[in-house]
Amino acid sequence: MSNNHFKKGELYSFITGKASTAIARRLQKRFNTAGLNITIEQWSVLYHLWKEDGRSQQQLCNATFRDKPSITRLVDNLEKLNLVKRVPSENDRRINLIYLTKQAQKLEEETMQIADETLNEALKTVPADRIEICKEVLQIVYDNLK
Amino acid sequence: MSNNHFKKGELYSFITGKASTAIARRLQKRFNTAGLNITIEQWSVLYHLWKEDGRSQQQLCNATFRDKPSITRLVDNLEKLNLVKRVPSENDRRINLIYLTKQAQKLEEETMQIADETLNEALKTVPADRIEICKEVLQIVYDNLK
DNA sequence: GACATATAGTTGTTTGTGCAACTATCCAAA
DNA sequence: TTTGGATAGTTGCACAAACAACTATATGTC
Repeated sequence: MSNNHFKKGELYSFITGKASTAIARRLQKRFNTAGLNITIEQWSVLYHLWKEDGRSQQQLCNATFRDKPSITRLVDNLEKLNLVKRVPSENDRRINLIYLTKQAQKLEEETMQIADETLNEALKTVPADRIEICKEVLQIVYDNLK
Repeated sequence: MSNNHFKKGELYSFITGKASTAIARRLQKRFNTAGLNITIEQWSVLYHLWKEDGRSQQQLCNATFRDKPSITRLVDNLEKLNLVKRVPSENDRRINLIYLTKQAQKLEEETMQIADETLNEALKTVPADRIEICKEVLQIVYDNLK
């Protein structure tokens, strides 16, 4: 049998991403329990801004694998929450540079720890080499289709 | 280093499910190109009904890992498209049994082939044993959190 | 049989996504 | 210098997801 033939019964969960959905839901519940008033999607934007802020919305699109309208609205909501600020670029007036507020800077440590714990919970009992293989496969899938 | 410690830079795509998002988008585009007027989410409900229809909405919730309101609205939209029909159960009047229409039965072969091709495209160049490991890891993640 | 509790499904609200159409700005070639 | 195409971002629309609150029906216990 060829490498690339799946039995039909196994197609489904790959496509729907049951595993990543389960992780995202658990993480969201933990944020809520901790009294953190942000969504996973908002957090995923902050995540990239913590690595380096002052990015354009287009750069956030690429980093988060979302389209421009999605980022527009996520930034809208993050601005409403006083977590980011749009600053027009001096060089190119089409561009908004997105900067973290102090409030958002304070969130990094706590949320990253919760995310870390959630992944450890998800992956407990899974040997490191198998996690590594899984990640590599998912990366190839992404590269094959993006 | 322990099994369960991810480097921070790798957290993100696991949680957001970039790979499954990429597969779902590609599949949606193929459905559109083929002139098939259904969403991936609708298709994922049909997928379980093709295996066996006459299931209750609650059973579809469990099968698709969605909550009740989500299924209510997916079934609403599938009914509008004349792909399924709600039939009240005779035994228990709280329950709707969901049956496929002839139109929906016609969709099975074509959509399953497109899904198959899409997954083959996603997983080409990935050896079967690595796919197997990846699936097992994702299953454990799901079981650890569900 | 009456009542408390559990289960099945619906509805409202907020948030997010994908697509198409739109505005504003930049840049390069004539 | 003007003009045409590319790029950055916004808005409108349809669909979907999570949560809470709700209705209707079933069931177990007294």
